[in-house]
Amino acid sequence: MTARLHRDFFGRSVHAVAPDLIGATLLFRGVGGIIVEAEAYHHTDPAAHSFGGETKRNSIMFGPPGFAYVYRSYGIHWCLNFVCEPEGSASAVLIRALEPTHGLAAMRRRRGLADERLLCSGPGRLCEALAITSAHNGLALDRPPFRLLARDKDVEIASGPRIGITKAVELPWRYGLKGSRFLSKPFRSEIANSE
DNA sequence: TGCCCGATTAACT
DNA sequence: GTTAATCGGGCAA
Repeated sequence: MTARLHRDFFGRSVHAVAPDLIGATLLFRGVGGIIVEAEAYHHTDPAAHSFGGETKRNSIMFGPPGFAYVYRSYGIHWCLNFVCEPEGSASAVLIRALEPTHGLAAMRRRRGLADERLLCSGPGRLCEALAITSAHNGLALDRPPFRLLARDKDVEIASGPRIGITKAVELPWRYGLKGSRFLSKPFRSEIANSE
């Protein structure tokens, strides 16, 4: 039996939570899969939305851990984060990619795509596949429509620089399932291994 | 108020 | 490799 993830899990450092989420299962209304990629954003980090203080958009980040922070990216996509650390830390983990396991037909329909590998391989893509929008900003992660299950076996985790940011680009706060074909991009170590 | 930019993606050349 | 799509935050005026 797989353990559900509760508030205690998220109340820890983003650098503990992000790697521990790799291999966990994320479902939204029964649709989703295994988390294979996540990034840590700490409030002291210039790349974090909370770095400049609380605003209407990021206010969920300043609340208690274990809730969803959803924001619009580039005016087009939605991105899903899990609020972490003790309340007020304003730190979160961005969910960047899933290996689809549940509700493949629904995901294909929403994405207009047949290629399983591209259904959830990116923060905007997985929100489209799971139909997550700003309407779900602030929802608790340990209650429906969310369902989060801890991984039940050991996994090999890769880490490296985060993607798509212009500040603090050198920090290796991206974590992923080593060798997964569902990553939004391979990790550097994997590129080296494949050559 | 106006302007620039971004934790992105897909469709181009 | 480049670029358009598209919107809210942040900052200058």
